[in-house]
Amino acid sequence: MNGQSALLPRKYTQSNAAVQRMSALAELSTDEMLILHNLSRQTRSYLPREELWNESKPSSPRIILSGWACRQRTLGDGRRQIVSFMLPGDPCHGLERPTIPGTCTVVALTAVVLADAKTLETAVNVNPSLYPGLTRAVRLLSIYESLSLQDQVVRLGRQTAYERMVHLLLELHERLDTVDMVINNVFPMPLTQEVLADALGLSIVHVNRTLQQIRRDGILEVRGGSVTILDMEVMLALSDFTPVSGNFE
Amino acid sequence: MNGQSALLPRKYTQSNAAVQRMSALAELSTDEMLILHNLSRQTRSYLPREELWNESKPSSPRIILSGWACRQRTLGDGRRQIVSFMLPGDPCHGLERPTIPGTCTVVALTAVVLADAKTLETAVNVNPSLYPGLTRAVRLLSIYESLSLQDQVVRLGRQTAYERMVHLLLELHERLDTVDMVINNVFPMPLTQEVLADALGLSIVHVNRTLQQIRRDGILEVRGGSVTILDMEVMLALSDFTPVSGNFE
DNA sequence: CGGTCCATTGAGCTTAGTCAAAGAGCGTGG
DNA sequence: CCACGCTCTTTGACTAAGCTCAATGGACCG
Repeated sequence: MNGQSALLPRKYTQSNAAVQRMSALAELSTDEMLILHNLSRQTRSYLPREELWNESKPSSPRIILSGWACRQRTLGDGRRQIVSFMLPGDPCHGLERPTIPGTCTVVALTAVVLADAKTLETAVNVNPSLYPGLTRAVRLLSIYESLSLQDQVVRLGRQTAYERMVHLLLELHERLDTVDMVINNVFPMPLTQEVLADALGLSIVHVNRTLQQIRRDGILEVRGGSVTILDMEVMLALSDFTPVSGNFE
Repeated sequence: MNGQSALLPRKYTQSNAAVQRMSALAELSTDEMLILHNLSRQTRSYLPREELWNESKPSSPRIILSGWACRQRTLGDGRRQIVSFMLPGDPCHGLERPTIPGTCTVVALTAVVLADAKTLETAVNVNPSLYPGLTRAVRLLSIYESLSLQDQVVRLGRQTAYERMVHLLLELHERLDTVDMVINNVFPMPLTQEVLADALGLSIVHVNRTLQQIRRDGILEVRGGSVTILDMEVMLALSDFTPVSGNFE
């Protein structure tokens, strides 16, 4: 992505998800790359279902280095709604976007490794002009998050179960692609049908039947923890998915 | 709200919605109040249904001084989803929150007056420490917007038509209250049932029947362009609404 | 081998959507 | 002043997408 990375000492050239995500969003200097590489130095691991953050637990910002998480809210009677998914390279909380209170919690969906992003936050906030690449990347991350939330609203409000499922899978495909987790149109799918149901506003049973229908239609396969896109054209058309337009300012 | 406002020349003491909104969010100095008052000097009016902004029309940030607007997205076959409502005192686009591309447009739901918020944006971005009150207020505006979007997702994903309607009306009540547009639990309701339907992910007919049921249950009245809250307790309980906790940091 | 978690299937039901038509309110122009 | 045209609301009858309940099957693991 960036010729300058060739200048880095070898020990830093094994990139983490944050490096991949950010350097796909903006040109980064050697200094900036180093800050991201060093995220891997202060990490903590979590188990599936473990809570990564909640409103009453303020902490320094975190970035997901590996694993999947979600932001969710639970109603009084136990109904759960997943507001958004967080993938490797995504900020978990507190980066640029101010800490959001409310009744949301962030929960691990798989095993997760978080990095402390304090130094990144400081770099971007204290002297943005010193780190133009990181500043831009963080700004773009925030934009992507907003767009993804808008997509979620449209899915839930105006799409059928079938459309919602295809649309969400396309979004995951696009996001995983930016951190090189899509190979030959195959990407990992660690979400259970229950999680998909709570994200798409459907019942588990209906998620199951919808997936079967999609499979039968031959536009994708869901099997053994991974998804294979078989007919991207059809998927785009019938779900009204709008890919993010590469680079914008 | 702020003793210093007594020091302002009389011509500035007639406050606009931006002054009310912001000064409810943070203590503002005389200078800061002046910036907000002066928003009223450069305005433009729009008619209902007029487009206030879209992605291909970048412009300086705007604030709504009067009228209601919404951010919406339209699917290929014409289905529309309203993502969020924008009320007097709300930023219309481009303030703090970076300009969001994608397929969203901002549309006037009533007659609307927008103010150019360039000076405000400059004040907050160029020298935040000079305008701590405005900086904090703008940050909080952004937080509220995020919370409101989360609410929208939960409504659409996991609530019944009845709950959605009550929940949305409570949100509008709360937001209008911050700009003194609620008097004795009565507030203006310029939204048609079609608009409510597109916001709540329902059909017009079902919105109509839901409103009738709510009326019959005696928890609120919707009549002649205004809403009267009759039983706040019941509304809060059965819609799972969480009021924003006054002040937080 | 039993337990646990997840996926799958069937049957019946409910919420909400669709279609179609009729009122109600309002501004405008004859 | 009334009639019209427009937009918005209301009603009825029917339909359908998606939900609930309940049971079964499959994979993995101690």
